[in-house]
Amino acid sequence: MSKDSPFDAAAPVLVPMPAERPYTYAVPSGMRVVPGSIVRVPLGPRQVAGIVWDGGADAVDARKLRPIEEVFDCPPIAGPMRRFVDWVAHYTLSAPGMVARMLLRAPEAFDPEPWTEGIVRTDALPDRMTAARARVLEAADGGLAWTRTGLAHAAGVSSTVIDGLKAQGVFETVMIPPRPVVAAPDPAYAQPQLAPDQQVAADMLRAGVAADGFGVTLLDGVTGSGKTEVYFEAVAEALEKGRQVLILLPEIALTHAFLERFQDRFGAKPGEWHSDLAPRMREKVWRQVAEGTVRVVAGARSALFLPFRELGLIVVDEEHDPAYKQEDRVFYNARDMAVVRGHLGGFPVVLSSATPSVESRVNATRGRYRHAVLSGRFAEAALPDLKAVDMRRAPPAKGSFLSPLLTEQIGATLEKGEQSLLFLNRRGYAPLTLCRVCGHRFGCPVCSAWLVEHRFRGQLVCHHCGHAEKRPEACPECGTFDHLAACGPGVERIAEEVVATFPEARTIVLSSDIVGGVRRLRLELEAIAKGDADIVIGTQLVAKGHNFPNMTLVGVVDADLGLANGDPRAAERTFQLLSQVTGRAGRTGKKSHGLLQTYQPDHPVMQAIVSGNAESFYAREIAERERAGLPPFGRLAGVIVSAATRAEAEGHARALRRAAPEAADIFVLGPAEAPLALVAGRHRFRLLVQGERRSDMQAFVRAMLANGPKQRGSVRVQVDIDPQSFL
DNA sequence: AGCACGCCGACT
DNA sequence: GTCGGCGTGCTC
Repeated sequence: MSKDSPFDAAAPVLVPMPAERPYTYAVPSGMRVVPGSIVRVPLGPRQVAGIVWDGGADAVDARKLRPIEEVFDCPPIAGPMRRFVDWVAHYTLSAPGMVARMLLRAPEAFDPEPWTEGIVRTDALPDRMTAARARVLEAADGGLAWTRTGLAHAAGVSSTVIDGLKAQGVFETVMIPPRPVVAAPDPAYAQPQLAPDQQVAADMLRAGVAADGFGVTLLDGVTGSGKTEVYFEAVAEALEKGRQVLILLPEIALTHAFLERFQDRFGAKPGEWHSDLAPRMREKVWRQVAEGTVRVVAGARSALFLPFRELGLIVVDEEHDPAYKQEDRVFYNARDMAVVRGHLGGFPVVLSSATPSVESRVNATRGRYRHAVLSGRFAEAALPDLKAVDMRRAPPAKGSFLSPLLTEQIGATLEKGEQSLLFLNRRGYAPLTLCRVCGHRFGCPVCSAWLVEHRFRGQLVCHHCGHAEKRPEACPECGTFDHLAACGPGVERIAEEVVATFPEARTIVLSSDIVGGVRRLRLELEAIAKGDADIVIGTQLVAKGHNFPNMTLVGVVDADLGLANGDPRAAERTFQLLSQVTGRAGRTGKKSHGLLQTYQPDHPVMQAIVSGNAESFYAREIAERERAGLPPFGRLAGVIVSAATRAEAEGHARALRRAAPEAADIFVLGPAEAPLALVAGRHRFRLLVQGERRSDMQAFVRAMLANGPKQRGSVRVQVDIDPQSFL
């Protein structure tokens, strides 16, 4: 830069947009920026927040070069976090700018929170004492700063009394710093009583944190074995060392109970982070994490991109949960990225689950992860007595979906004044509607999935893309009236049957399309826990960590659902889901039961669930995957192909097969694996491609992108299988 | 990702 | 005659 330029230097700045590399901006003389500084820069017609990046700035045409407008008064993004952004971008084949965008999603937080004006007592005395003045002086006795209205309220006087005292110099103005969103957690607040096996695991985790280095521990133990208390000890250790902690939860909006458990242990709530957070709170949490005021965050996957300065531990609770996958924009699995974050930050990571993912199990048995197992001997008494109901031998009556045995048990439970849970992972009334006259089936005009009937709403709804239409009375194909047949059950239809059989019972349906959203859902869950329902019929959202103390029967309406969809993880997913659901019963000390309606009672998943022998299931699943070269052994890389039509997407898939030397190992999965990708009329298929190395796979996809500029943006790599192959 | 520019259908 | 659909291209 020439001597008389108004700018001293140029800096690389990562802007929140799909740029492959940082843009170069001029640094006005007198402005100081360092890597990590958050700056305001002009970008096209608008102003955006960007992050000053590492390395030198590109040489850019001086006419294009524009100046940084402002450096925000905000702690710079720390080095490990910047390397994390680069790493995630490289690994997911996303633009670094798009990863940076995830970090900058609290735009108001870059300016410091304002200090508020307060008043504090001086040595001066008022000229005359009155009753009101006396009350004020008494209330303000501690020498602490008050807000004007706050003190008036506390003393029970009008604020003019305060103004009068202030005018006489009895109070003086001071500035009060912003209040922390949560109090500081105290690692010694409530020392837990740990069972011997918990103590062993807790010591192991504590030692990992104390040793101050990267390492992953899989914390593995059945429902009720006390995993949370155990990893809280690791949290305590990290806090004692002055480090920040991140606890990832799959769906924090519904895990209110978790925050309370945390408070019981540490005397304060953790900072919360999820998409439902009010914008004002969002800013505060972001800012206070950056400043180090918030020491512990409990959050959804996006919390991984909070600007921690002194992160010293990540716990991933329910590490197997598919909610950790983000499947839009930047595709990542937060569990895997947490492991990477720990590696880059040089601190330990704890993965916790009663039903670990197969890949984490394999990493543990191979010694890449430490394995802390809770035997759960103390929880065993509470486990429900589980049985498979062979639907071939004991079929339900025609037109119904509950077997006589299950119906009988519901009745018995009802009589005892206890609660039943019927689980069916399918929203709506019926998954398919057809015309009995011409055989016409109602499909989605946008994405070709079947339309699901929602009878309460009188609609046919596509569960992939959200398309909805009114349920017609006549067949659109042959015009016949009143001959449309609902095929198969959804939760609404099960509710219909239950209400017909047990009209006196209080029945409630819980699914994600409940009117009133998350708030209503939370209220309903609390009501159920209090005993305000006899029979609960729900989709998978009832499986997630909610305790229903009077729930003594769990009936799985269709235990086979999810086993037959061609997903290599179908068995594993079903095992995990059924374990969680059946675990909802038996938290009571009372005798409790679980019934699984199945046409495949000999299936390994059913056997494992019924016998409680998870070990045999894992062993079998691992052996089978090893033989088939499936994850986590094949080092599979995934590709999502998207196109406007199904035929076009399949064409892309064929082209990929032709172009890939590993063609024999490419296989196409239906949209079931990535339902969220089926949006806006774009068909997306995930291809799993088995290559020698991930880098080969990436090179292959890059070549595909280079060959067909029309395909840019329609072919992406998603690698989410083997979280340690990259370290 | 935004946002502008730009070219073809139904309407105040 | 305009309003408005989303295809293409650009941002230091």
